[in-house]
Amino acid sequence: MPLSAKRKFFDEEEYTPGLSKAKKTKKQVKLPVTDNLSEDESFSGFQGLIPKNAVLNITRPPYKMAPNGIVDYSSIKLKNHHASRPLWINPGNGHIILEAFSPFAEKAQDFLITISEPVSRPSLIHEYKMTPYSLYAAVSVGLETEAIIDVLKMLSKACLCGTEIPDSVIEMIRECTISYGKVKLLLKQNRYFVESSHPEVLQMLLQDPAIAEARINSDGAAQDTFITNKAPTDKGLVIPGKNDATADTDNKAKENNTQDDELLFNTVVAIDKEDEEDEDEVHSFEIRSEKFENVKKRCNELNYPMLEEYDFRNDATLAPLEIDLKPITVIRPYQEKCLSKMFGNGRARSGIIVLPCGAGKTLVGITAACTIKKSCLVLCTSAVSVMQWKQQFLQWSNIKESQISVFTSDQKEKVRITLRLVPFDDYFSSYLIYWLTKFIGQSGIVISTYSMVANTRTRSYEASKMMDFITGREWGFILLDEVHVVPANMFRRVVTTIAAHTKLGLTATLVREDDKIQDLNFLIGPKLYEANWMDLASKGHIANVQCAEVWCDMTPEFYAEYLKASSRKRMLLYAMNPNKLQACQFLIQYHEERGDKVIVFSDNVYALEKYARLLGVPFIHGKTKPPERMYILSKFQHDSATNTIFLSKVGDTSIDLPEATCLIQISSHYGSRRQEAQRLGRILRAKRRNDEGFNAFFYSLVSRDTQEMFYSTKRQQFLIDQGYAFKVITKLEGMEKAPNLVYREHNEQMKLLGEVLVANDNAADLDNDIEANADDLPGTVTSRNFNSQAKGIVRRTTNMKSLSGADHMAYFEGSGGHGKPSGSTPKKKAPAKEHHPLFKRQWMKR
DNA sequence: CAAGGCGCAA
DNA sequence: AACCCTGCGCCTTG
Repeated sequence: MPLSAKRKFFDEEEYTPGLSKAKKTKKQVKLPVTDNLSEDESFSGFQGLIPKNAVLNITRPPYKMAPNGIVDYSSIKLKNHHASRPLWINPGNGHIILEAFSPFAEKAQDFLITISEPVSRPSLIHEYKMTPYSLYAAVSVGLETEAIIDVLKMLSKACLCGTEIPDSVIEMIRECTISYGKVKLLLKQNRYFVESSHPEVLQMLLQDPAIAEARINSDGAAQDTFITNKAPTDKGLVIPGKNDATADTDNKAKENNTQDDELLFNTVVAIDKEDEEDEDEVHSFEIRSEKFENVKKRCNELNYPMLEEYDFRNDATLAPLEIDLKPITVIRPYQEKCLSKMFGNGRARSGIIVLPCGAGKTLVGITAACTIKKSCLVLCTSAVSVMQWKQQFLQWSNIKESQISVFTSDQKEKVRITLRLVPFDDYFSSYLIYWLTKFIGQSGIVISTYSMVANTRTRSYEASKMMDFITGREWGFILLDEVHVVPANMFRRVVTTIAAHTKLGLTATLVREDDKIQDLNFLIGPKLYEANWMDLASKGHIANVQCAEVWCDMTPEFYAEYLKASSRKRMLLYAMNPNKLQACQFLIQYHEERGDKVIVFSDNVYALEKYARLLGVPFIHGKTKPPERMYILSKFQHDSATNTIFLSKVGDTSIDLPEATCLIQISSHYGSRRQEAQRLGRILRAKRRNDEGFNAFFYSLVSRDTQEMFYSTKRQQFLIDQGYAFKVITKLEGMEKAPNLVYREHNEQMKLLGEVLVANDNAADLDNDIEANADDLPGTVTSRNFNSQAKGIVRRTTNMKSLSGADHMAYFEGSGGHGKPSGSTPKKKAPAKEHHPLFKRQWMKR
């Protein structure tokens, strides 16, 4: 059955699945997160944490449910001043609906983002849901059970079942917040303390033999005597880079508030400031530092997960680091908000900050480092971003260059080569040790990659020395860039191998397609802040993007083959659909004429090359050598004749192109929401975003009635949850009349189909690569000849060999000569290579 | 120092 | 509902 039939009703309208789901109320609504977690075995760190009863009962009288599942809520009464109260809590599933158009929406949103997860945030109505984790996070930034309930009551516009909030919701809040955040693991003067403002909780924890055993009772005090201190405050803490002007306008806004506002928001404001806690006391007992992992684990099991905080201002053990923001560096209001969540009580909390691409995550990290002023380790996913972090540290802060060292295989290599010139064999190690000692005595910043630190295989000599250094000392602060990768099997070990007082994770896309994202709660800490992409766009911090999904019919021949093909070949067929090719070409032409700079993304390299060659556009993929990449990228940036480039997965991350204003996807990685969001992120920095009425454009080309439809829907989910609306385009206006479109003729399409069918028969590819390489070797491809050639090509298969470098030949060769579909499979190739992999497999078995 | 192997992520 | 291609980083070798 055609997939498009199922999706018809989304056609040409805003697609907001979150809301449509909410309508389909069922008898019992289990909180989805709860559901996942109880079944998640990998989540051992938090076992028992999830309240067993975190299931909401739905829809008791007086609501009536019609047979079609629609519930009649018309009996609900509205409260006084309901118009100024922006919330409604769905008694069916406990989700919170926010009227985003309400004058108080922004403040209410600040509150909701603290206590709940955004489900969906289109322009006018936002939907949130509370989960055990979101409530854990709320508690960890200082909200208390009753405060959460009170504020919800105030903001809620309706009376439900006689109370303002459904009982089940209140129950859940109570259950989830009663023990969370009550206990803190505190590092102070290099000693570990278990701290709480509730002494009875400490008593309770000490009933546990493992915890009691870890306790240090130095002065022989009685079991129930704790160290008592005043609760910490943020008094005297200055977060650098704060813009005083914004604080002023904030205050003015507060003064202008009517009485109603006060009624609604004084609670929220009070919570944010936390300055009424001065009188409070906290109690603590010390534990043996070597036992702290153990205690942490026990507390998790006892349902009292420990938050980690670092009293960096009173820590004399770690040498201070001389670092500050440059006086001209000013942080934006939302960046300040992130930091106030992190440093809210004058200590540094471990946790995660979520900001869209291009919104200045790096600066948030750097400002945090400038606040803590201790040795700092930064981990990134690639060597390129290692260099970018270094450059940004130098740009925004006054850190001395000698205080930053980068540690990647490349950089380390340079050191070794330089030093090899020196005749002493052991010179390197003595130099390294000299340098490290110097560093230990003082403090500094080290920037490295996850794979370097998480590496389990043999390390080079220098790398192992460097690792000894990194693992052998205490870090005041560890910054985890792209923190969504940390739950990965290998990467997660960095959290335990490195001793850091504070852990801050940064990401734009806190999603994974596996269920490991929740692990970050105990690997790093709770989510401290998450920005609303739409808000930032409307305020001009990031570009305003129009998203569209373009449905391209499969040609009958392609579809017939699609139905027959293996899943592997199917992918190629829907990527190479001639109608999609035409749509792509048409959109490129259209946007180039408008003056846009266009990036076309293709996950599939075969399609990437084919499209790019056909349209005479330069392309970059994994095998493109760095000089070539640089050449193409700078052309795209500076040459007004090069307005389009094709990128493979290489472009998903790290390549920064502020010029790009339009993005077209022709092939993608299954249902990866992260990839979709990250690609969109490529145009969020658009330089022109402040132009009047400026929009950037994001197109997904999808072959109709294929699996792509399903994946596409899945991929968009993250962005939809951020408030983006995908318009479905079934017909591109003016495409019929457009001149010069490729593959108009039936026989051309058939030829393409033939090429696609024989292409990519995996083993053959390898062999073709090798043959092509051999042929081309004498004139090794340089960036120069690569480009001048690629530029002029339009649809000439005959001469491809001379035009392309190296492996680019493979597909044409494989087809048995110049695109002619040949019956004989390309298996004929090089038997010597053919058995190579097999050989290896056998070898390894022994 | 270029190129290839290996392992990992998603 | 699972998927497999692709890219990158680290290390070794010629």
